[in-house]
Amino acid sequence: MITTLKSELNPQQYEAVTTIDRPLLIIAGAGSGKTRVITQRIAYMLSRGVHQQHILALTFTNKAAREMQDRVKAITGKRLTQLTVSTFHAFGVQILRSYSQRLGYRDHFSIYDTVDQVSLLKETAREISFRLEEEDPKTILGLFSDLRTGRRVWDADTERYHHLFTDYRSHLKLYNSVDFDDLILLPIELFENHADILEAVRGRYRYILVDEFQDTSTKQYMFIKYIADGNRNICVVGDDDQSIYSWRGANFGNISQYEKDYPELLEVRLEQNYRSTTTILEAANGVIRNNTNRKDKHLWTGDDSGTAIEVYYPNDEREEAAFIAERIAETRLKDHLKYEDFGVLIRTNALSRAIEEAFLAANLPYRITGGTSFFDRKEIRDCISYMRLAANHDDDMSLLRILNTPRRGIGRKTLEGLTDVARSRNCSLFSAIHLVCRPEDSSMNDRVKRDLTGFTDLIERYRERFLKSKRDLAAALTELVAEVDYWAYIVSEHQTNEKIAKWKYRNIELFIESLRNWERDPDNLDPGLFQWLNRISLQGRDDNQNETDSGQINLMTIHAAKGLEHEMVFLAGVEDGIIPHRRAIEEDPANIEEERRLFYVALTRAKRKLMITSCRTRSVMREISTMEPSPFLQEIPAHLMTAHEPSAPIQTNEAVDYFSLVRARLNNR
DNA sequence: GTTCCGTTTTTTTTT
DNA sequence: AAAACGGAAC
Repeated sequence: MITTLKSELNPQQYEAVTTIDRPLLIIAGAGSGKTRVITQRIAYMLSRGVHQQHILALTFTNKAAREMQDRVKAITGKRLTQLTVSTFHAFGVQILRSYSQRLGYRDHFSIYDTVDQVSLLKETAREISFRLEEEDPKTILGLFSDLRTGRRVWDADTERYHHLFTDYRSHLKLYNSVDFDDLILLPIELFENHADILEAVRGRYRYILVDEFQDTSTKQYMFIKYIADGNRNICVVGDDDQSIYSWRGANFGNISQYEKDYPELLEVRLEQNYRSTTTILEAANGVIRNNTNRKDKHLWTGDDSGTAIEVYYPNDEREEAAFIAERIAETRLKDHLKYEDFGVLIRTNALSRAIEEAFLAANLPYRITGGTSFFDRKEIRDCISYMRLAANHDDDMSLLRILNTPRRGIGRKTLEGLTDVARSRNCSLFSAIHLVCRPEDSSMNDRVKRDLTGFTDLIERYRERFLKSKRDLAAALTELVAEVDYWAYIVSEHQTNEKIAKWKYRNIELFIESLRNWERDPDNLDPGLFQWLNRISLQGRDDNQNETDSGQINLMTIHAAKGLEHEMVFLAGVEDGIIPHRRAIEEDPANIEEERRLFYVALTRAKRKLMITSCRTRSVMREISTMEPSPFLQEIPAHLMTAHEPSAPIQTNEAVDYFSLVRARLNNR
């Protein structure tokens, strides 16, 4: 095995893979075989007798975690069920799940996403009469997050939120729920206050690998450092040029902190790019060179120069999308590529719409990752809320969602009454319902009591049903949906549009189907209500259709594309205001550097061929605006690009046919 | 007290 | 275009 390794890897890679007895810092430029090194390193450790359960590999996105897991399995040919490859947040959940009682949480907590957090914030504000008008709840939540993670301290400007903050936190606790920050902060708290837990965790995870280290936040680093300090065997891999999550607290200063914390470390630099042609690499270097705050690197490639980057200026986003679809169809046949060899990258999720429509019209199979996901649709959130409330009766945000959905005749006044009881008794709404429904309590009339009891009975019955079901949650959920007659509810909500009603119902069916696939999967060793809820709260992403090579075009945001590569990459919407994004610049002009890194990441996803499109006009919030090409385009050395001549404009009657075709397809989904 | 209907607002990136 | 909100109708 060692000889094979030596011939397959360059000297730096080899050193990184085979050094497994001390801290390691791998500075890995784009396309330098970073993922390969990590996966080979895990395989190497296994071959040297390290037990899989002692290895912990952390990544940033679920996509990256899945990819890494798959690749390690492919290299070793083993199932590796004890190996932990996970995102930071999922790993945090794993720790919390074992020890949450020590922090005063009851058996199974709910995980609140942004939507839940916003409604909780609004609810809290209402209770303490904090005037939320004119304020953006998300900004306030961002502030709370900054305060908790130490990125900001209480001062004169923020003091007025103090009460709101305290109440928000205590509500969350009362509801036996945690938010995303908690998934990192609470484990730290556990480690700080419970030596036995820290010891147990250190005993289990003795070899630690962290991918995309430049994107870790200060607290995430602290989290992992607690564990790593047990055995001082940690390997981090990062590239400051690819730090694109600072808006979420990523701190690439962690790299220098790491050097201080582990002075005995070995630093390995991977600077040979194996991914892209010289043209693409030169273009990327030309761009990133304009950033001031970076470690200088000497990325090089032995590859040939490849073909020029093509830049095309369509008139609007429809033309852009049609162009991309056409080029993919054409290139696939001409260059014998597969659909999955194409990546279409966009700055914002909103940009996907026109492109999706064009793919549907052209009958091209595609897969979209990220974005307002399936799991954010109202009907799906409702289903999830039923399940969450069954799992955790104290989850008030879920209860509020479904208490009167479908309509049960429980309205504002009843709810106000319940809220008052809950507040005065310091209990959840579910417990408040039990209190007011006692025969001796006369605060509610009998009809209301009957409706409320009907609701709690339903939830309690299905809790039993869900917990008892062995690999058949799907059937239980189907029953639940039927029992509450969600179908009738949808129909009555959409009396004017039967198609929408059908489509929503279909979504529920798809949701149940994905649940069934998940629990029937033989590789899934531990299916159950809580596991399912964990899973979907941490990755409201596309349901796991045959992951990597499913023969589909990959459409995604640049953020989601990090760590991936494609033979041919289309970069759409390369316009000023989109990349760099207007809001990012408005927020702080210094953000231009992060936007540039984002552009750099996008460029370096391409292996052989890169196409850039920049629309002349675009509909932005139902207005047509004139767009200018992104200033970043100027930073690519001109000799690497050729302008693509626009094809003949689409004839009017042709365009009409095209629209009706698209419409028909969308409706049939 | 609950439901319906018209008006307003929304779009940066992810766990 | 769709969801979220707030006021009027039932």
